[in-house]
Amino acid sequence: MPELPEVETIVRDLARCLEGKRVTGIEVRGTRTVRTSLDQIVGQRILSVSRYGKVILVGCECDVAAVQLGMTGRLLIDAEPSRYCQVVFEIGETMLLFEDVRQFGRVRLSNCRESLTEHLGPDALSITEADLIGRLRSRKSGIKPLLLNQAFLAGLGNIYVDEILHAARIHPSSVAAELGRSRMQILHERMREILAEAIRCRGSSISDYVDASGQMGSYQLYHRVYAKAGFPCHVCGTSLSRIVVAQRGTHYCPKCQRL
DNA sequence: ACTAATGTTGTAGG
DNA sequence: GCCTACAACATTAG
Repeated sequence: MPELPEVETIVRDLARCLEGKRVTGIEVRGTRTVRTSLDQIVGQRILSVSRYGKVILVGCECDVAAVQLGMTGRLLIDAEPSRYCQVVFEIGETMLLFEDVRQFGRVRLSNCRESLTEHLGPDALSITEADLIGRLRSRKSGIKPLLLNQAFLAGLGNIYVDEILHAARIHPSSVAAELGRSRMQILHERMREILAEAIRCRGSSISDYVDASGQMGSYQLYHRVYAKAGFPCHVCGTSLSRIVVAQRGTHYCPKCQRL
């Protein structure tokens, strides 16, 4: 599913393709995806395409469009619309499609960039070690639900949380505040490493994710725990487990990640 | 032909 | 504010 590395990959592709071009038309097909009119960005030039957490921000001359991909959302350049096409953006010669099978994705418009991201915590790739530790220290919730909470930290989803916690040797049900300082430092370090490597691989394609050209990423080839229950741990050989934490399938090594 | 599982996010409740 | 549970949704695996 699109998490920070997948969104970053899409944003880099879109920036190269769209920056400097003018929005020439919009056709909204999915009333669930778009709640308020997008008409006012027609005619505006696209100045920047960026990301905050998993939110894609398309900065135009007067307004900013925020695209949330949800679980199955895709932004596709010059593709054939499928039956799940929710929005067609005409941007100069380029057609940009927002496709979304499950319709959890959203496209919003605002004249204020702040208002589109103010509900989110710090970005997972920008947060400093000190800031992360400071925020973890007071929290009594389990570490996994906390890392999934976008208001606490923006950008991680189920796949990368499982991979990061395994690399940092932290049990997903550990109480955040009870992690030692050095464990929190390792968490910050592993998070940065895994996100950076996943971006180099252009993201993880498990079931739905493809980039703006319709191509799969390759980081799924390097997953150590996600969807690998029953396989041996790369570190210690112990059979990996699958449990449910925060109503999500959770994959971990019972020996490397002790409570 | 059912049912369960999938996983993001807003929201409702304690 | 903090934390937990669930609904929104479509498809697929069993």
